[in-house]
Amino acid sequence: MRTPSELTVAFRERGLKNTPQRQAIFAHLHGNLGHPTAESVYVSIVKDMPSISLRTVYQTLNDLVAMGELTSVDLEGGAVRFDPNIADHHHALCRRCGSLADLDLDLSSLSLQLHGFHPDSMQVVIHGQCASCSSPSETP
Amino acid sequence: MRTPSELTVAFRERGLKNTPQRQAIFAHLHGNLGHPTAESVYVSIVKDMPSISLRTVYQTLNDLVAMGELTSVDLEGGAVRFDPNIADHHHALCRRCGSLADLDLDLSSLSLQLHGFHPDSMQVVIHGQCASCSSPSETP
DNA sequence: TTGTTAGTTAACAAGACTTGCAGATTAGCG
DNA sequence: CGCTAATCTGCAAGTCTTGTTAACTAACAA
Repeated sequence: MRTPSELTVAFRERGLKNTPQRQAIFAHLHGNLGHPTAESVYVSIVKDMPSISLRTVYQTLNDLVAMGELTSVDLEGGAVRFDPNIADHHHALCRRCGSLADLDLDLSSLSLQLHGFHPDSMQVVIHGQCASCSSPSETP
Repeated sequence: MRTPSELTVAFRERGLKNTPQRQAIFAHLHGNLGHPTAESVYVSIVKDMPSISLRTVYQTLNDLVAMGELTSVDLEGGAVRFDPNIADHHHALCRRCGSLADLDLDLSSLSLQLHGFHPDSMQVVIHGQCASCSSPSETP
């Protein structure tokens, strides 16, 4: 995802306006590696901007996804996660604590037998237990 | 997924009962390659068994998944799909028509750098257009 | 066959997440 | 400042799935 000021320009170029709500969302997402949900973005922002609505957060996040500035990661069980990392990468989801980690995978060696299917993207999700959940001391 | 009669035995062994509703669901799923949703299973069965409820279909499908007889495929945008193919395989989802095709992928060559993450399963979903949707004659 | 009982079902409601809608508000611009 | 289209908010509704509960039934034993 680009910086908040670059996004402001990008929005303007598309005829979209620069609002304080959008600025707050841009600022919150920039450099955010935590794969937040719409709800968690809202909760963080509403502290400083009590009037913002969850509806607006959803809308702006969807706008960013449509513009290719944000990736949505839709995993089983719950809300969509958003990822400002738009580079080609994949994810490891911890079954125990729900944490989501970025994963660099080299898929270039995969031989696909697609029988006429024209791929445009590929999502790999690995399920398991993250390092802290699988350490012996962590047995809640 | 095993045959309906084998499943009946497997359910009995677990102390679960053999009901006409479950029989109908087993029969509908066996050999079904269409990746049906709970809703579509329900719609198919209710024609012959008007009294069955969608709730029962969900419950039985979840039981089958818990027993490892059925795979659930939870993709973005809509209902969970169920797959009687429990072999290790992956999926190609058509963005246009929503069709889901099985995909055999050899992932053994993947070099994973997991940093302490303990994987237990891996799901690969390729998005794109299926053969019929990407053929020149199909431009609705 | 009949009684017992744990497991199952149907119907309804609610939960979780997301989007549609309508009217009030505001950014951008001359 | 004042115009206009875009945006925001709050609420309702939609979609998919699960919880609840009373009535029902398969399986088993005598």
